[in-house]
Amino acid sequence: MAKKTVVRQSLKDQVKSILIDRMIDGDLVPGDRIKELQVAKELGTSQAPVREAIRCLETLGYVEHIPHVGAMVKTFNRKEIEEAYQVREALEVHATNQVNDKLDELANELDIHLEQMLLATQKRNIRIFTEADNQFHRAIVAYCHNDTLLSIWESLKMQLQVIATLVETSVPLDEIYSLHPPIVEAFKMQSQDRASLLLQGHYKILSGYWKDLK
Amino acid sequence: MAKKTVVRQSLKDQVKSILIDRMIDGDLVPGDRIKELQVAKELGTSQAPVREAIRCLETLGYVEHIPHVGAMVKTFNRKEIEEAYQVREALEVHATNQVNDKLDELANELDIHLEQMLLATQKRNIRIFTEADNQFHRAIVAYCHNDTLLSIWESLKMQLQVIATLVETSVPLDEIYSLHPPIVEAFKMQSQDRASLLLQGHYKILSGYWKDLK
DNA sequence: AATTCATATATTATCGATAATCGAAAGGTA
DNA sequence: TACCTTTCGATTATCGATAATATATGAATT
Repeated sequence: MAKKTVVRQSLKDQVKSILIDRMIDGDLVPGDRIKELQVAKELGTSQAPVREAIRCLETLGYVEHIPHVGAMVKTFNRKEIEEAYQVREALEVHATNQVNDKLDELANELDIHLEQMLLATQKRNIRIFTEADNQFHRAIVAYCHNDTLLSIWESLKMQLQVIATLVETSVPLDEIYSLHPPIVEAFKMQSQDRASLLLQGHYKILSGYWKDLK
Repeated sequence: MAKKTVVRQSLKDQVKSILIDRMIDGDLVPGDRIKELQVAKELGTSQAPVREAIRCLETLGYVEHIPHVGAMVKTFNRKEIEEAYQVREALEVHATNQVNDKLDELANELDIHLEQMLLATQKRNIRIFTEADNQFHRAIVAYCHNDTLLSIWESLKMQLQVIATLVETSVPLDEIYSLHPPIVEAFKMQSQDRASLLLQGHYKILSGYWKDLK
């Protein structure tokens, strides 16, 4: 019985959504320029909403903006990606240590994502695997009920998308999968300490794979 | 021999600086409305640059913006402040574990900030104490050479300003000061593990003080 | 050939004005 | 009185046009 409400989205938000969709669809790839007036013309608006949308994407880390020159879809270098991974680890480890109640409930949710990952592994579907992997880790972060922490974690999604895709295309999915069930087990045993250590191990191993690439 | 460069600041940046200064000076306090056209008129610009500046402050977390209504200087509630503190702890602990080389150099820098804190303690100068305290923790974060982590840490400054001021006005400065030297000692002994534990203890104690307040 | 300078072009940054929207106040109805 | 509707003032959101700036191009100079 979801309450339906009329959609009253500002032009800025609409433009933002459209640009994000283009990135997801691959119509806009890292390095592409985004010209304010050109987009405005395409979408039939004026420059202002486009400009604001781009500024929004900038703070989301999706585009890079140089004053008086313009914006382009951001390309992440190796260092930035590694850094983001580090931060993600820090946040998840902290979250793991913070979860106090409802460890079982969390474990149950993790089981669901685990199942998805396994399915994707069997089907060799990287896209689904990545999605399930993300949800797995997100669930851990979400369960410590710290909105600030969660939103910071989510802001790293873009950088992580890159490494996830790279690693998961070059490393057997089942190897990555195998890092996760022990974490769930630890939660089921009410041992956050162990879960936290396993998580750190998970990241150490992933970063090992990552370093072997290029 | 600092390289002088002509100042070519966009209006947006100038407006942003001015608004931030007003917050620092207390001319703008949490809850105050910031009206685009009013500010524009005051500063002799048009609405556009002011609008962009406000949007910038919004992403910095300094102001809150409601569509079609306006912006106001952000007031942080208890939960947000606690959350930010948690994230700060997570980042600092991770940074502590990551610093590998130059532990001595870090320790030396920390000593300098320690000295400032001690001085401020004796003079009962909360402003200087807070500043030194901030620099102490920032140094730890900076030494793991993760720009992403550092910039996220810095983005929490506003929330932390609030709690820092509150705690430090109600808790003897020397008690807070005393939490820090052991951390430096741990670094000097090349023991990041110990430093990391002490840091966690530091935060546990601070949050205890904080909970006692209102 | 390399360097400087001037020009041209593309794009952003800013402007002033108008439209859209919100919240409060006023008025009407049961 | 309580509730709903209308109106109005204040403010943001959007527009179209212009100014400012950066990069590229090419000519002039050494």
